[in-house]
Amino acid sequence: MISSRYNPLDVENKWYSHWLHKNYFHSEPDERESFSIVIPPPNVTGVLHMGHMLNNTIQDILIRKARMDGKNACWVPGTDHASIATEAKVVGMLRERGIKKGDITREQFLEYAWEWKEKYGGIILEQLQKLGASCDWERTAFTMDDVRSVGVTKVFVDLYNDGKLYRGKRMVNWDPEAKTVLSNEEVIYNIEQSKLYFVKYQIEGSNQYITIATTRPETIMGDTAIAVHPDDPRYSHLHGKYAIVPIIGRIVPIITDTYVDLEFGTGALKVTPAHDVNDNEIGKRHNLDVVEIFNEDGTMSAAATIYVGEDRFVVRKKFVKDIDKAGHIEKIEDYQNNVGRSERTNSVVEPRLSLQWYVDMQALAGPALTAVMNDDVEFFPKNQKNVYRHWMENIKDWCISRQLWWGHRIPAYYYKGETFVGESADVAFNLIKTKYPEADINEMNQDEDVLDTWFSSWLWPITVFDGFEDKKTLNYYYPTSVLVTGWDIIFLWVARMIIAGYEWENEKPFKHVYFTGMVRDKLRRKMSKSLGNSPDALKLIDDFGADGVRFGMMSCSPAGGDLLFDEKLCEQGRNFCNKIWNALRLVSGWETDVQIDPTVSDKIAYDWISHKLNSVVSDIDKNFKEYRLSEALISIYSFVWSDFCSWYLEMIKPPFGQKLSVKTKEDTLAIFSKICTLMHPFLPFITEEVWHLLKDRKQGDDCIIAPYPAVAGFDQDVIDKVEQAKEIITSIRDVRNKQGIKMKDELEVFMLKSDKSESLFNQSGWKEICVKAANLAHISLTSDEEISGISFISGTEKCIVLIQNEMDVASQLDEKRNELVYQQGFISTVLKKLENEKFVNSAPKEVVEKERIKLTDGQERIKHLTEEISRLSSLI
RNA sequence: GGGAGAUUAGCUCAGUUGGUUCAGAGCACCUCGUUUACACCGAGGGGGUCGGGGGUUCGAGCCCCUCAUCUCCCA
Repeated sequence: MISSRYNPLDVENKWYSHWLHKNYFHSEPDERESFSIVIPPPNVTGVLHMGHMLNNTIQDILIRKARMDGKNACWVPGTDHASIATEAKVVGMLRERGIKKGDITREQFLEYAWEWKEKYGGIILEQLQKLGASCDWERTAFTMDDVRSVGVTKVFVDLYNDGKLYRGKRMVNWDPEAKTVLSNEEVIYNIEQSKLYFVKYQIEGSNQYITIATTRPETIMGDTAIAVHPDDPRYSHLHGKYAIVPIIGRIVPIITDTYVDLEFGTGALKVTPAHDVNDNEIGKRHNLDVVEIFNEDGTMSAAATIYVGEDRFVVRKKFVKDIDKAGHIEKIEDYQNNVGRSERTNSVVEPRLSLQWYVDMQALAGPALTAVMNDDVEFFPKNQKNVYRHWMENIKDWCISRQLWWGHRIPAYYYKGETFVGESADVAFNLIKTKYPEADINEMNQDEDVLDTWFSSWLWPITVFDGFEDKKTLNYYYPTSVLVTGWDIIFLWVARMIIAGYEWENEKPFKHVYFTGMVRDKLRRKMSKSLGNSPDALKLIDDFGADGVRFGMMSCSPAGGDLLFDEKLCEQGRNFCNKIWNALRLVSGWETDVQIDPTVSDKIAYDWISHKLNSVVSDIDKNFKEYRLSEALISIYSFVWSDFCSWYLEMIKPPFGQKLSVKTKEDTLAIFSKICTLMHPFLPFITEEVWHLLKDRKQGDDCIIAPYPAVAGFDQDVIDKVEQAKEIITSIRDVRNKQGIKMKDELEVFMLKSDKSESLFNQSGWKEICVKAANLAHISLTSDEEISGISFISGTEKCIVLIQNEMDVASQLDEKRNELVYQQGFISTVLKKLENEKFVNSAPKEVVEKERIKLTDGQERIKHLTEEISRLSSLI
């Protein structure tokens, strides 16, 4: 006895283990066409969230489809070491154990970090299995494992030797909490409430003051000039004079620079070249001193001379008090400004001068830009091309040093102030020795920093196949077929991978890029931990089943469009699974009898459903080619629920207590099996289960490797005739509803005789379908236009339902008159077109022909309506 | 400041080269229903001047201009 409800938990683990056991996910190069995807490696710090669910469901759908299409499908999983995020986690773990990072060596720290990674780093991959992800787990990679690390080092050395890497002191975004530099992409700007302080600086040798406005009074200690606009008449008398920095007493020049905004504040700007990007530029132009007043942790340095060792924000408060007491504060206004915070630690980013390694991106970007613009790498949706072009054409150099321990250590070695770059310390030392034969290895120092995490992930499509060492595997799987990722990392990751692909393989890393939207909540807010608006992914799977959740994610996420997540969507998915399940129960309960032949309605029903299925297969094929996965899923959904369950199964359902012909049952099982394969990429678990419950399968005859339904022709005429039967049946049911006639009362229905209605009646099984589905005594043709009953028009054909109870003539009349008005309006627009010579001459022949048909059809309906109206009028 | 996109039913969105009876789907809503697969269900129904205005065209939800509103990206 099969349970009346589908229970996903029983099924999912069973089939996932079966697939693993059969090794279906594993791929080795062979003579078949390859279809490969590399996973966007999730952070080892992460747990499965909605974004991963969406992203990986899409990848799984594509890879399962390719596998069923007979391609050699390979989906490579893996994780990303995520320097900053992981280091923060490890520091946190150590803190709990009472260990300070500063008290242990780099080597000890890394031991703890690896320990942490081994313990937590695989969680997310295990969670992906719950979702059904059919990754080739034997190929699981990690951005910091040996193979990947060798690649990273090689690339660094290559770039250095080609002159595409350099080391320079630049102003960077500094995270004082993580004590590392951040890339522009890792800084999140937000409007925040702050204050604008108006501070008076005394003019040297006078009692005059100049007032500047600043949001950052704690940087006053680093001031080395006051700047005004050269054309500002308010300050022309001060040109060439000097001002005295409050409290500090430093004497600084008053300079003129056109950068100064006349409108902002007082039009006078304090210049702190060490701690502001724009001030730094001004400083360079005017040769100003650079006084660095902050330590790397955001506390005041000795150069600040006061509050040394105290935090910048504490100092802001204290220092404002001080200068206020000393009479230097003119006023303080509320102010909103754009504050940048670290994506990882949320601490306010501090502009800071720092010696860092940079990649010269302009030297690399060319081929990657061209490839996308001419669709050699194709973006879905297309509009991301513009975004990409804009960024690539204005590309900035990439700062790749990070002041962390967890990551790939920069393979740069310093000796006597010179830089040597090599794959290993030995190689570097040999380089040194060729120049300084007497060199002592103990005087060689390796760069303390590690590389930006993206400096390893931009090589991911190459290194997961060990591509720098083993060209055989790489040549088979590379370029990969498609990359599936969110548009939010188009610059951080996608663009850089394309760049790296052309630089090292002289070939794109992937043929297609499918950009997913962001998963948001019902209020359009991005799902995030801090808002607490992200549902627990695993709990969703427990509640609705993996298939239910997959359905929910997919049913509403067009490429690039955001997904407004609602549990209702998963509920719909769960209900759909239950529907499929119950269709299985129904079909498998039918008993057959070899003595029985298929009925005429069985035959037409089967013809119709198989042609219709082919038309759906062809739609789905088109949708897959354009990555319209959500539409493909919806078309399967409505086909299965409406056409297969509500119509087909009802058409062939044997009367109570009777059996079914063997052929009809087998046909139905075949259709149902085909439907399973069609749905499998979207709903892998239930389809595998149903596949096996439909009939006994041989060992290895599994849905996951069954061929995907191929596009085949279909007979539109058969489909149309049954569709019209459905429409008539629906109209009759509507009459029942409106007249309060019970379903079990049989009705008598007539259709007015015409060429078309005769052709319908001549179709074998057509009448029988109507009789069965609408519960009729008869349906027959008539030439008698005066038959009294409730009438309706289907297409151009008039049908009359006889009724026992008295009919409400007035309301019928009303209905027909409204219908007549609509139809008259309709043909008048058609007539307008046909009377227009320009239309008849310039529109395509088929279009004109269609208009002619519309006209005659409309006229036919009007004829029926006017006759009906006059008949009804005579009854009043 | 520069750029991209959006505006279609109560909600979320489809609508492909402008051309069927084209204004659609799902959800929500209303009416009816314990018919032996399913109430996680069945049958039926109502609901929109396609943001406003102008233009091109034989023909515009779709193309062009303009206004309004919103979102996002970059600086």
